Amino acid sequence: MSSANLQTREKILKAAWRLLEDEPGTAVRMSDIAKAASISRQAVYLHFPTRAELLIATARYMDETLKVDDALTASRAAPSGRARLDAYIEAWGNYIPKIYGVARAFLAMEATDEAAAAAWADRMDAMRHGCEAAIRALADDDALKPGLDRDRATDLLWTLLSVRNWEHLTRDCGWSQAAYIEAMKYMAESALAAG
Amino acid sequence: MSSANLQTREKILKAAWRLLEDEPGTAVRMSDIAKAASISRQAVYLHFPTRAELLIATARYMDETLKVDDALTASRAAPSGRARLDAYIEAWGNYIPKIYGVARAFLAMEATDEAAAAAWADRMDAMRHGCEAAIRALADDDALKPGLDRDRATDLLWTLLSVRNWEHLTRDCGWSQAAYIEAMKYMAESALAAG
DNA sequence: TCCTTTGCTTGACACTGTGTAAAGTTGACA
DNA sequence: TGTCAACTTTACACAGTGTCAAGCAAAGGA
Repeated sequence: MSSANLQTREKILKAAWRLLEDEPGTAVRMSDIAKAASISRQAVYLHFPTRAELLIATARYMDETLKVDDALTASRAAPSGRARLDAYIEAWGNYIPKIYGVARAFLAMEATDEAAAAAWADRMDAMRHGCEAAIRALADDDALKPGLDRDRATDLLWTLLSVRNWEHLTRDCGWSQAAYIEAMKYMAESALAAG
Repeated sequence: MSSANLQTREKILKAAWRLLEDEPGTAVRMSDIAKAASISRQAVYLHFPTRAELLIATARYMDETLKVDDALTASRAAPSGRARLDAYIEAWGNYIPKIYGVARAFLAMEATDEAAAAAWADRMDAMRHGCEAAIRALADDDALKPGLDRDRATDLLWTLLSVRNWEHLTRDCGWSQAAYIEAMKYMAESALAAG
């Protein structure tokens, strides 16, 4: 990173977070972030070498602040495979809107920036592990749809719960967050759970 | 448009199509297209005012050439609601890979370019009408899952069949085209069709 | 008190890709 | 011979990222 002042660093991260979350989809430039942090544009580069690195650091900062892991691992306590699937969908599905602004920035950069693409792929990979665990719990309960391969089921759940799908349903289709969660539970259960 | 030579216009469209389809995801610049069409960069602007307009024209040109409508409307001939849903998924699902390169270019531009976003939204809207018709056929057959609203069902099918989901499953997860089609039919049927 | 270091500011500039502008070339056609 | 349409060539404005270098102000140690 850098030996530069940690307070300034955090000021930048907070500014980036705020701007990105403010109205997702709007282009947020380095100069916008600098202005929001009451700092010169060049000073941002003293803390983060590139826009992609700043984004990645922002995502990490959000993770620490929001304590994602707690919410997601809580779903492990569910008594049955089915309950666990539901809990996971609820935890992840309710996490998406909190990170949507930053996620959107990643998705926009993904096409052009190697580092951003890799960082996003990493995060989505971690999310896939959650899906995998939920499917495993279902299978261990003999509640996975017969004839459905675990890997296939994991990929399907992973796809279903993508940020893009959340965006499409809540933004383009105008669904409420509650309707989204309910629908995802319904889809996952009817397609992946037995009987 | 322009009064410029129609042969040159078509040469540009073919070049754009080829480049975009060649290795989707790679940035294709106006100068690349010009070079591929053996023409100066400026000449491209004599035919298309902006990159977005060129993309839109390319999409239209593909529609004409590929005769999309024929494939999609063929699904209307299906005897039952269920068969129609399957036929629609198969027709659309097999159409995606043909347009993927251009679709990807639209999706990349969507974030920054108004015109491109509107054009893509238009196309996706047309696709939604196909989903709507399939759901209606299912409902007319009394084969729509009880308690499931038609609009909701349409939105779900629409989301399920997004280009992004196709991309995710076939590119990121490495599924074959056949596996994709099968899975989409399976998901749609288990979530949307009765019994 | 002086000196050094740290963290920032200011200003300039290279680079990429889009789009505009203008002058020059070429071939067809009357 | 002259005109026009389609194209080429060259130049430039503009936005946004990232680099570079000089300067400045405050803190802390000798």
